[in-house]
Amino acid sequence: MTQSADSLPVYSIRDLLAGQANLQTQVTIQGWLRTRRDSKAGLSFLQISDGSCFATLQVVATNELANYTDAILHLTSGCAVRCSGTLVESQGRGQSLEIQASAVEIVGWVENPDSYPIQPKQHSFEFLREVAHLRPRTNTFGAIARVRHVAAQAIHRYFHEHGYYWVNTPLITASDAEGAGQLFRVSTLDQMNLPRTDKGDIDYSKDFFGRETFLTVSGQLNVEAYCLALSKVYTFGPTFRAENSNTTRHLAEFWMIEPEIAFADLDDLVALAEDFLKYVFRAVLSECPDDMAFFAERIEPQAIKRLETLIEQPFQRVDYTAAIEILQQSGKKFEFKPEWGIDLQTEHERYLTEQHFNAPVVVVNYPDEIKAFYMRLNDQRDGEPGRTVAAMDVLAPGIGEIIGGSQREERLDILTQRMQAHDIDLEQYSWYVDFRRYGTVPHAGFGLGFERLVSYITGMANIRDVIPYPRVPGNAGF
RNA sequence: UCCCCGGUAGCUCAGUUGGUUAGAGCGGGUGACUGUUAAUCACUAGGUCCGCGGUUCGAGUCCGUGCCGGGGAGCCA
Repeated sequence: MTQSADSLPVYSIRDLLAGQANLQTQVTIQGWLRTRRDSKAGLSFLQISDGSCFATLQVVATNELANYTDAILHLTSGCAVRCSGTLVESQGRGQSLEIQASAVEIVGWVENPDSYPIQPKQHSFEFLREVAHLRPRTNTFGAIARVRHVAAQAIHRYFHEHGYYWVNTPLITASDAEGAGQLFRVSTLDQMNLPRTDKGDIDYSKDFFGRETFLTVSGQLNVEAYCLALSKVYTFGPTFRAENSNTTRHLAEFWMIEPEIAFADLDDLVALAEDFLKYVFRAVLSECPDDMAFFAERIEPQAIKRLETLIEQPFQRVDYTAAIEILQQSGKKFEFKPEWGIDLQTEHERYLTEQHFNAPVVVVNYPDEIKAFYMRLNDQRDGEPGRTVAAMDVLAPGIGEIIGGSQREERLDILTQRMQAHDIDLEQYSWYVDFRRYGTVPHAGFGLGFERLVSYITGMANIRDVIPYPRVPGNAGF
């Protein structure tokens, strides 16, 4: 609560609906008009949103107000207003409280009401992406913004309460072979006049950092260093991938959460993933009930139900080898035939999580051949045609892979063998190998795509709609 | 990057086998009516049918091409 110019207390709609002001007291709210409904009996109903919560507040303005005819009757969707008056119980249905206005000040008009893009009606998400600067004024994008915030806060809170330290890994990196995707180049060289070496190559020794640099595709390698000193750490920050991916679940710029735990194996990691996800889902359900009710009503009917179910049930867990057998015995015709050694295709993941288990599934112990060099090599086990690594993916219905992680290879000799097999430059990664020389311990970590998490929570089908300003191939507008 | 689908009013869309002056709902304006709930009713304004080229007596409609958007696949979180 603050004081307005005429010294009436200014409230957020959220606080008023939470009962922070008494009935029959004078209050002020500030926000944007959603709709205006007139009664020629001489009063208008103004539906005001200030984004503090999903609900709007109704302001009743009568023709006794000095600016009623000249101004209030000309208000359109999107106008910014400051409304003062008496907080009362509503005489009409549909809302509990309303404000009987003693003053309605128009702070900002809408210049062209006939072409203002955000109308009180259903818009397509495709259209709203083209007005990404105005879409937060809609119910849907306001709700997404609040859920996104609450989820982010819950993530930090979970780790903080469980003794993890947040580590800020660099966004600019010189590692060009992390194996997680194509990189965006970071350079200050004059592109019209590039310095060249004797051989005719671009001379990056003349570049800002004196070498080739890129935007990070993962903080994992860097955060392992802090894991092997602070025991329990995590990253939460932006990540960049220059893949030419045009799907509903890929962004060129997205936010990733990467916990890393020392003295831990794959079982510990799977347990963390489950406990962590359930904590975040519980927080969103309890802190954003109105927003979640909206998603269940308009976006995804199962939005609330599936989170509640997920919180109650233990995660399904299946070995890669067993998953392949399930797929083979499903009787379903897949475009890519499931065979031991292949990576699980989208159609396979969808079958497992949406049909066979109908719940989030953790697939563990993938073939060595298809996974990254830093994943820990398992001992050969009966029934497995080849060697596997201690990797795990969490698959969610409708989204697919939401988490990918592994126990890390802590044995020096095996790690260096694997790096050579993967053509990794040992010289460049000597600092990473050092951890295995100086007090090495079993450790494990995973990466969680924050936008994929928000997609799953809200039921929003396209990942471009759960980040304020999506960056995708061919589009970096706003 | 590959495969499909689409682009008509501010928005959502319709538009017949190619045929006169391209329509509706919502939104805007004006008016009527009502403690209203995406209010209702009447009237009204509003169009480079994505761009370029072609076929045709005639193209929103058919063909080619470019741009943009969407869905799916791959890559992955």
